[in-house]
Amino acid sequence: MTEPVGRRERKKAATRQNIADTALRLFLERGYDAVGIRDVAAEADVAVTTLFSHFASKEALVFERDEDFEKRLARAVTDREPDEPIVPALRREMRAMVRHCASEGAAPTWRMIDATPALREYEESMRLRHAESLASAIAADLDLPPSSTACRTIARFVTDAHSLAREAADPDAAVDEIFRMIEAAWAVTFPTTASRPGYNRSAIAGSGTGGTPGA
Amino acid sequence: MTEPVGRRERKKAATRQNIADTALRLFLERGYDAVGIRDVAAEADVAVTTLFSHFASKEALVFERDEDFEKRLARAVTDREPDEPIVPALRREMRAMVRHCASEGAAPTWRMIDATPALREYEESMRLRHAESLASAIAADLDLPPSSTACRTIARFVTDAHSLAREAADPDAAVDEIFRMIEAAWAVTFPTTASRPGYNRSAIAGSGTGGTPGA
DNA sequence: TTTTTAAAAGCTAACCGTTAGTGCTACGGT
DNA sequence: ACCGTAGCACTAACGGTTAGCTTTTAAAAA
Repeated sequence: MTEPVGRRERKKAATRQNIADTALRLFLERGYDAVGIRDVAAEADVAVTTLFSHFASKEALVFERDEDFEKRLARAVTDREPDEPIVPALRREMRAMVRHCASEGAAPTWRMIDATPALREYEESMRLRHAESLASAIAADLDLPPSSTACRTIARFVTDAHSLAREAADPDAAVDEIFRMIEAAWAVTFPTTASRPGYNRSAIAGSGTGGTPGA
Repeated sequence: MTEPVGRRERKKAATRQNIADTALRLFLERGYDAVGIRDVAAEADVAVTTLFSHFASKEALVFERDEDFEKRLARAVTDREPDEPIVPALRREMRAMVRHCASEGAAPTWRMIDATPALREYEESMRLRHAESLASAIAADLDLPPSSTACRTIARFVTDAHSLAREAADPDAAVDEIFRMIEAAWAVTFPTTASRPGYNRSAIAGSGTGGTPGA
């Protein structure tokens, strides 16, 4: 986020960028499975171990640019306008994310992801992480324990929307359709959720599942 | 399903069972990551290639017994009582499945799964497959195209329930809670779904997403 | 400046899951 | 009894990933 200051950090960032760019280029040129880690390392002119000191796995190379997806959803909750309900805020963000995947620059990458089982699996496991952090953000906003089943469920539904909408014929319409369902799911579990500033303790915490609310 | 008839098939089934049993025993004894494929093969007294001719991956060894989970959800839809709505039928089945994971015999295995990232990922990708086959079953029942976003969404929510409920403090209550949400999500997209025998074409197919209904 | 320290990058060699290639053996259909 | 083939074994390798250790180089201490 903050620009690297010393020459050392600048070089490190440059190496990382170089590796990611080279990898993505090779993957798109020759196909993900047809390019080995050793190929990427050679083309980027770094050692294999250096590559793995920057990226945890071959798949991670592909998602380098979208790594902050994790925070965007949580931020959509924490940084939203004070009077905006949670679900519409999430819908806005989700629409932007889905649009981005279909955008000029990102589309070829996502086409490759969709065509590569290993990458689909990786994305799926990423989505689980994202759902957890989103669940924490929602729970914090509602003053519920982070492990609350209701919050984790809503978060899971929201991240499902990402993969479902991306695969739909009309992603925008799909986001709307799925979020109508999410809105309904939200409404039965957190009825009459007040706008925001503070304590909509009217939320029922489920049938004792998940955890005890504040009082 | 049908008992193997010839000596050949019996031997093959025995080999497979032997491998699966040995693997699960070693995994539970020493830990999944501490046991290599070559260890399993040696202990089961088969060649590594034989092992992989029966199981597609190391992870698959763990889920051998629960492989038919895939069909159970779809069957819960197709084989339900003619006057039972879809969602309650799915809830019943889900409750049974979650219960089974916590049962005497299966609990240690699932504890190991929860503790092993590789197995969690594998389970996750299995759940995606299950969701797709469930989506097809639902779509068929409603006379909608299999790619219908609404059906895929409901199916995804249902399979989410499995992992969310398993991890909850009170799995039974969690299933109920999550299915209240699913019921609500269903209701907004398939309003006033008649009981069953035939054509509840009142279902809206979303905003043109997914596909065209029968007429 | 010089010295010191430690992060970053490199090299080698291996581990582990998985697969290809090949051949042998024994079951099952004729 | 015979042949076709399914099942299994063996070796060897491939590709992602990691451990161990050395070399470079930026940054901080002297």
